[in-house]
Amino acid sequence: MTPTPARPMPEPSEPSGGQTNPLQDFDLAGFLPYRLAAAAARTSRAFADRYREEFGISIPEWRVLAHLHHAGPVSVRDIEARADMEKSKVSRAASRLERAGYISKAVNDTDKRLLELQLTESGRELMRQLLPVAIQFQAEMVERLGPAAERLDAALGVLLAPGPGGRKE
Amino acid sequence: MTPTPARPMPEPSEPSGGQTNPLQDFDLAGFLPYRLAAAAARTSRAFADRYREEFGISIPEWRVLAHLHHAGPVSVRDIEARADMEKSKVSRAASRLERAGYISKAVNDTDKRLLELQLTESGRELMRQLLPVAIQFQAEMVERLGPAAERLDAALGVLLAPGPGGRKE
DNA sequence: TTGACATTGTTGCACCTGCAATAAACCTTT
DNA sequence: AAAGGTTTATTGCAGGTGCAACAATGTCAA
Repeated sequence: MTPTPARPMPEPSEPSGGQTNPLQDFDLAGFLPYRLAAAAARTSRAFADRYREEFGISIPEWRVLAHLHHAGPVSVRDIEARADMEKSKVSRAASRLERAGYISKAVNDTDKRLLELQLTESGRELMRQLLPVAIQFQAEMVERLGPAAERLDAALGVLLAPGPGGRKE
Repeated sequence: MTPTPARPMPEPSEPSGGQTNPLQDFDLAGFLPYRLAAAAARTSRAFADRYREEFGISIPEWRVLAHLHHAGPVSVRDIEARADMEKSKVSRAASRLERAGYISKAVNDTDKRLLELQLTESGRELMRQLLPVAIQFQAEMVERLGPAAERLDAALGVLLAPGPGGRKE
């Protein structure tokens, strides 16, 4: 396209003869946060495409279902912590799932502020269909990544560890 | 007394005496797509927190600015492809940036369907402040990851490669 | 040239999202 | 027990999002 980039303003404050300027050369395609976000978005979309049309649930709903399947009756706050979602997001996903008949809400006896979210039989049946899809998807992903799969997982472990970037101080 | 722990649904297709059922034991915390999405969300949020308050721009806007800085005058469709965003998202981010005075829109002479988005001087000045923040953030991220940084990048390369999960067939 | 089809960017729409405000329940101190 | 503060879940609101529809422009074969 443009042969000579013109160098419009030869900043006199740069006395060095360095040929590459990291500020000039900055490229989104090599920026780790961008790459991570783009890869995650693609992956989530590809996975969601597997179940959205057939089962009519969204990603937040999937996360709530998966955690309920794993953990039994739990509160909204518990899902908030374990499924990396804002509590309002959890609350709304839970309401949609309840409306659809997949989960039930009950108040905790010993602490009436807490809810006890729980899969209904219909919800368990849904999970019997959803989990194989998820496991299959992960298997394909691991196969595609090859030996990089474990390394990716290890790196994600670092990024997900508490500390810098943790939800709340 | 049979010490068998109930085994609620003895799937007849599983003749083995395996003690763990991957469907029962499924845990979101070990699910690669979830881990990837959560790590990306944390990272993006942490990065956005660095510039949102001070500069008032969002992630889509940052991406548009970064690509314009790197590539010069380009169309919406070009950003759509290179910054992994829906064209409507690009269009709206560009409108906000134009309103804020950071970029200019012009119609391409040879193809009047195309726009030529371009940084204004104000936009270039903004990038002179933003890029060091981005470079610093990435440096901290790489330091935190240690040797896992390169491996993460390689794995992301696999996931971002065209093919399965590519935007459009 | 014309007419059919493709591409580009914007917008209407329904929905989702994060944040702050809120009500209800709980806890602690007096 | 009452007051003041904390925790939990929900909701109002302003704005963002994806998708489909659309108008404008371009392409190409007949």
